[in-house]
Amino acid sequence: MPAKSSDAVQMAWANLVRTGTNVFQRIEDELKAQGHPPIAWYDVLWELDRSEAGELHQGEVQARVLIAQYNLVRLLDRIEAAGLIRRVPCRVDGRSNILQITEAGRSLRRAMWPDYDAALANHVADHLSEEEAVQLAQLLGKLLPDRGKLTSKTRQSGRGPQPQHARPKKGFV
Amino acid sequence: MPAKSSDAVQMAWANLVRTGTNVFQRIEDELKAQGHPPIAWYDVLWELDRSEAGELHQGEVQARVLIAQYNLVRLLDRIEAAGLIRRVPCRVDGRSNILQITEAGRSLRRAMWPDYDAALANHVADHLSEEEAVQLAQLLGKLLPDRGKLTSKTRQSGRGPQPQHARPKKGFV
DNA sequence: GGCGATAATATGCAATTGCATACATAATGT
DNA sequence: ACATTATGTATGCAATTGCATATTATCGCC
Repeated sequence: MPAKSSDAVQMAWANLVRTGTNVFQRIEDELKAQGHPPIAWYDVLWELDRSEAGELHQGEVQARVLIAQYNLVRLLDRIEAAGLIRRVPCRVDGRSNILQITEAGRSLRRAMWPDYDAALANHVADHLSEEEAVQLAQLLGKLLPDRGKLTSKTRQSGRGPQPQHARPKKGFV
Repeated sequence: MPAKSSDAVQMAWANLVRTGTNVFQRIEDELKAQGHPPIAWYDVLWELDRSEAGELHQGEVQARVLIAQYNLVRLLDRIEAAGLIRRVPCRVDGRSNILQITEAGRSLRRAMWPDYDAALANHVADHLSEEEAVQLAQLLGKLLPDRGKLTSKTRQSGRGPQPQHARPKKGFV
């Protein structure tokens, strides 16, 4: 087996996937146990809540979040059905929606944050020193794709300081 | 917002989830484009292939892989249906199955590895120096749960050098 | 030597995801 | 203006996942 990747790389990869999914699950489970919706909901609400007007084009949200387009559509359906956002047609571009966060949406996001933050503390902060956290963030950053050539189904964004996520995919022949 | 987690931690968390899913997807997409099944199939086949007898109790596989029990069952259904493994009843413990890898299974795994390895090189190794890879693996390792108290639906394992993965979950009230 | 607790797998069904493609509108070229 | 292509969003349908619970078999123990 002529490995092109070293043992160290294989370990890094294995730990990356394991840790990512594992920590994510523990945190999401913790939130869910406290009655909160999935973290993906938080991400969407956060993007809207932080925007000055409390609204963003659907495409802007798409660009900030790590979810396939067709999945985002239905995620938004659910969030909208829960009354946390509104989808209003954009008058400038007839194809586009504007997503507005509702008061209920803002308040859910606010309600989630302390628990989210606590979960982060439990599952991340407590295991790393401050420098380690910085290092980890930097090392991980090196693996992100060059902004620009992104995968067709996922699209990406520059990010602010707040949490953000997504979920995998699947499918075989 | 009295954050318990620092900016560095938040960045680390954001990058962890983003990088994990993003890199995972790119690698799996690459493999899929080459006609290969999902990485989860590789993981299962690898565990069996590396075992001396080419067989393991289903529970042993469960313990090595990061997949919920009910998902593993059906993943194995599919892998078995594809003729890559066999499920034979264990004669010592009537509740348990023994999973045997077939020749087809071994050869699929062998066929996948070069492409997998190449994808790892492209998406991971090329972005990190050897020391960085080691560091990254170590830092990520600190976030893994204490072996023992694992989440109920996921279970874990000590791992060898070879890749390994899983996928997230979801569900709201 | 049978009974309750525990363990290893499995399953019904709802929710979510992936894939391919459809729709509607805008942008561009001629 | 009009056809052509590109963009933003949505949808039908199959596959996978999550959840709760079922099944079957071992264990401990009285």
